[in-house]
Amino acid sequence: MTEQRKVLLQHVFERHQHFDVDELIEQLPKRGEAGHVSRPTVYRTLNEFVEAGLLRRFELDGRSVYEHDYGYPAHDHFYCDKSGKLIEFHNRELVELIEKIAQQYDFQIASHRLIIYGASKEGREASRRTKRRQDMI
Amino acid sequence: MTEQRKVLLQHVFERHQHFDVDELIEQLPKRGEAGHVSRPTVYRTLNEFVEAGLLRRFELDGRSVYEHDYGYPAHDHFYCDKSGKLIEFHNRELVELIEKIAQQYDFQIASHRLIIYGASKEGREASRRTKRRQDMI
DNA sequence: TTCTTTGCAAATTCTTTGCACCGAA
DNA sequence: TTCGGTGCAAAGAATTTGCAAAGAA
Repeated sequence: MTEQRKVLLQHVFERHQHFDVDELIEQLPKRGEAGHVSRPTVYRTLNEFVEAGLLRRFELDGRSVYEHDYGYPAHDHFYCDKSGKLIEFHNRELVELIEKIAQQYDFQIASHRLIIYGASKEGREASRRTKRRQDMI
Repeated sequence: MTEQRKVLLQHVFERHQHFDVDELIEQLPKRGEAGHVSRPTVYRTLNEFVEAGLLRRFELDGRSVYEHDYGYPAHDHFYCDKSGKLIEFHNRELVELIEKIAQQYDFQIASHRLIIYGASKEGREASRRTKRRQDMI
């Protein structure tokens, strides 16, 4: 248990929120400051967290995104094209249907990943405001 | 409409099957042969196909995978960890449930992507055989 | 001819690795 | 003291881009 791992554990599990490597490093102390962690160590440690079952990793726009896994209930996401935000939702019925489908195909589920792409209410509203502003120019 | 685009169109839409860039290039004439297409042109053209709505792109293990979009019904996939195979399935009920959930959250769907990870029947059987072989060594 | 596309090489982006040094136990 | 962990720089993998030459219309 090193200083670097303490810092990473703390930042990663402080809040329940998904993040990518750049966002995480952004929040950490900069180079030279106390508690700084180098980029390779961040990557190495996140990989260990994933292996250990603490985090889950998935890809969005070609980069890795991490979210809490250990002790956190399964869920899925909306991805809003307008705001770039990932919105979590929980739905029991969906999980059951996925299990039923897998059974039909004799497929043993390890996990699943569903992302619904489109526009959230907030995204649509923000986009409407932006358009108006553009119209004025 | 260039020679290269003709070659790519032909190879991509000849069969209904998902593929990644390396698999596609593998099938094309090699450098020096007639009908060869350079790697950058493959990337550029696939991007155009995606923009044009002919192909859909998604990420698997950090690389892009393409599948037919235009004129092909929506579907989802199993991804078998044992065999590395992507298996397509169609399920009306799932689409309806996803639409219902999106409505509940006031989210306007553009598309969705579901991948169920685990082991297919074939994958499990292949894996059993492999294990046996290993046991014999 | 004119404008677009191609190929090559080089650049980018994200992530991993080799290796000497440091630090936890 | 002893290993595993860290940081740096460099290597990799996948994809994109600048630019001059080639080609379609």
